Amino acid sequence: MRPIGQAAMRSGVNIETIRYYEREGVVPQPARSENGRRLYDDEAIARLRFVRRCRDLGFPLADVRALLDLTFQANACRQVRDLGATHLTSVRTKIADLSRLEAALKHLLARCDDESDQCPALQVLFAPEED
Amino acid sequence: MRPIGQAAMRSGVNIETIRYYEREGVVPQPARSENGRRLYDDEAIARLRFVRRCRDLGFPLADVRALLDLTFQANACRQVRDLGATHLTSVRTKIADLSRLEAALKHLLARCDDESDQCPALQVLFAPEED
DNA sequence: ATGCATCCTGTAGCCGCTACAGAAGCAAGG
DNA sequence: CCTTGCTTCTGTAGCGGCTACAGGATGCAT
Repeated sequence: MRPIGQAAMRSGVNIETIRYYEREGVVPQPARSENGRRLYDDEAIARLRFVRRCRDLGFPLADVRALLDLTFQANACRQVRDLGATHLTSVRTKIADLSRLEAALKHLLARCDDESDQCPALQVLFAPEED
Repeated sequence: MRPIGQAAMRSGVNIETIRYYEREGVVPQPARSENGRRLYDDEAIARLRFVRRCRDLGFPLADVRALLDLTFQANACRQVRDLGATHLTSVRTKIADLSRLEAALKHLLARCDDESDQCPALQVLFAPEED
């Protein structure tokens, strides 16, 4: 049974974030010492590590909660796959959005040379609608 | 001089968002009618459109403020380019991060078949450190 | 007169943390 | 014994960029 600092080190989750996860019900209330300090066993630390990895993969906390619940059910794999696939789609959508954005930005900056007094990029941004 | 609803339509910025931008000092306080209602002229609407386009390009509000300030200065183009280039870098970083994330997620889900009772993905997420 | 749209201010919520303030407790060193 | 410094505790506020109310006052058309 380790105090929160050690749990943080072993799980890779920030101390403040651990307490936040507890408030949000992502992880259960841990045991407490006589003095009211949190105490984590290996299982609790494994849970925190699990949450960190899910977050590293970009899963929102709601999904992480769901994944943790699934851990203790049979036939979880299908639901895990569904959650993962949905998330994968949203990641790909974000990449596509950012790629479009990158292209637009590149296009805008291509007009920019420091010679002209009136910056062409600013002019484009200020132009009336053309859609 | 148009009321906020029309300004919203013409600029493509939500009414609530316009008021938010005003509170945040991104756009100046507009004129007011006798009854205290906001009134926008074409220039004010052009500003709002400018902000919207910058936001569409992913610039943070602080950058938008800076870009608006630059609009009324000579030799703005260099600074515009710098701001844009920095932002472009951060967009590319995000794309790279998300691409790594996509790969990791794909890799994880590849292990997932709905046959096994113990979901392999969950097992990976729960595994002890291996770094 | 009635009803609906528009506008106003002010505040709270979203997400996922992060950063305090202010207090309590413990251990080691002088 | 006292100080210093580390860790922990609770509670609250802030970040970014909105969005969504509540609760009220107008404006305009029928």
